[in-house]
Amino acid sequence: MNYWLMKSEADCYSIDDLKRDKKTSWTGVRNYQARNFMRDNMQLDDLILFYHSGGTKTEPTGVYGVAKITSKSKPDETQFDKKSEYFEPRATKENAVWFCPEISFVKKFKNPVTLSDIKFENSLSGIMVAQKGSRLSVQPVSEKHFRIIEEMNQK
DNA sequence: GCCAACGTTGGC
DNA sequence: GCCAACGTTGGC
Repeated sequence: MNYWLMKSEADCYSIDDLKRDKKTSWTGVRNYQARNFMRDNMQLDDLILFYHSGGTKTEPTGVYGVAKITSKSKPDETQFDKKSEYFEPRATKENAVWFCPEISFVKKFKNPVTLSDIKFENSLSGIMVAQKGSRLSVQPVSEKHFRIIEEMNQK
């Protein structure tokens, strides 16, 4: 069982969108490190901290809820679509380049755990998302850190 | 909107 | 394989 943090811009695809859709294929990630995590390390039922980047005054950057892996990674269909902004000319059906899991809504946090909350909490020191310049959109999270953030949303 | 940090591209 | 130039991410 692994734990993850996945970023999305709220006005692009938010936790509320996931709540409405119940599940979605996590398409469009075009970073090799993130791909390798999704393709090689994500297991069924792994839990995900759903993070909104690019926050605003009223909706600050931070963790807004929890999702889980409900299907292991498969080829990302958008790489085969010539009209998609995610089209990948090197990809063939036999040799896909990009992969994505299906994720499902678990819950929306009562109170979002903002990035500044995360940076302030000593027991979360070392967490990747709080590192300066950490742009990776799919990150591993330790079980301990996952539990701490989950508990912080109750307060 | 700004800009630092990072990843990718492509010439050599 | 190196590295400069470029494009993107994401916090502020």
